[in-house]
Amino acid sequence: MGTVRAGNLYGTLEMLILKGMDANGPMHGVGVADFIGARSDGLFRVEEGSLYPALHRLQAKGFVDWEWRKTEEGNRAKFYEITKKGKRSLNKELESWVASTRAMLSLLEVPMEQVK
Amino acid sequence: MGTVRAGNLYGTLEMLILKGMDANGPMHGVGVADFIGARSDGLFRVEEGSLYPALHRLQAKGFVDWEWRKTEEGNRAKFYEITKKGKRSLNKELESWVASTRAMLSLLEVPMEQVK
DNA sequence: GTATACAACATAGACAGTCTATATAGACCA
DNA sequence: TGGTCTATATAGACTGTCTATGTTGTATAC
Repeated sequence: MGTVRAGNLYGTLEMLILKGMDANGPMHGVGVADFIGARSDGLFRVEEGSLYPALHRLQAKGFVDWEWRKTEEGNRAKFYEITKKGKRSLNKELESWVASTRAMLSLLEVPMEQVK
Repeated sequence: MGTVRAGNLYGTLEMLILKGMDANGPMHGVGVADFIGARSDGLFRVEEGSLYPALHRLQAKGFVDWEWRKTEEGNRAKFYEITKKGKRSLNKELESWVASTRAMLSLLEVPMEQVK
């Protein structure tokens, strides 16, 4: 799998994408990927081969809508927006990610200072 | 993959196994799985089809040693022990997991109270 | 207006790690 | 001897990521 490396995206990519759209409003694919990269100081790099399949999955599940628009630079792009269903899913995923992270922290005996 | 569900183990199983052995000393496979399950209040269930391949990978990488012994109940079992190399790997994995979790928390804007 | 460059979208195929399902071997017991 | 239990084992399915490559539309330079 190349690697599920440094920034372990596995299983969290859809949540990160939805979060980006929820936080920023309509964005195109490359914009979301850049957002995730920038906000993680380059730790999470979303490759195109992961990004587009994920966007298509989200659309198939009705978690995002999209339409063609132009970027500021004048390129056509699919601008995605999170739906109400998508927001509900995001909240659920967030909740379960937090629960699982809490369990991990306790199991691994990671002191809170290290994570703050 | 059934699902990479509730307790997202993907990419963290080897770390959890090493942690179990590091915390408890020599354990057999089922013992490690039970430990992980119990310490996460049942959130992380390690299936046999994931457990044994993971143990074999860890052994191939020299992160664990093992020998046949008997359990208290009198069943023969492979008792695994983490090696020095395994401990170094565990520490590295822990560090990178914490870094990636920290980035996630910030990106997802999860307030610290929710995770404590 | 044609060629060039670039941005954004797209997909095929490889690959790894998990899961489900099934199988095997040894220990104990009736 | 057969039955049950524990622990180990593996084949095959499935999913999500990655690498590598390709396509399309827009703007720009000439």
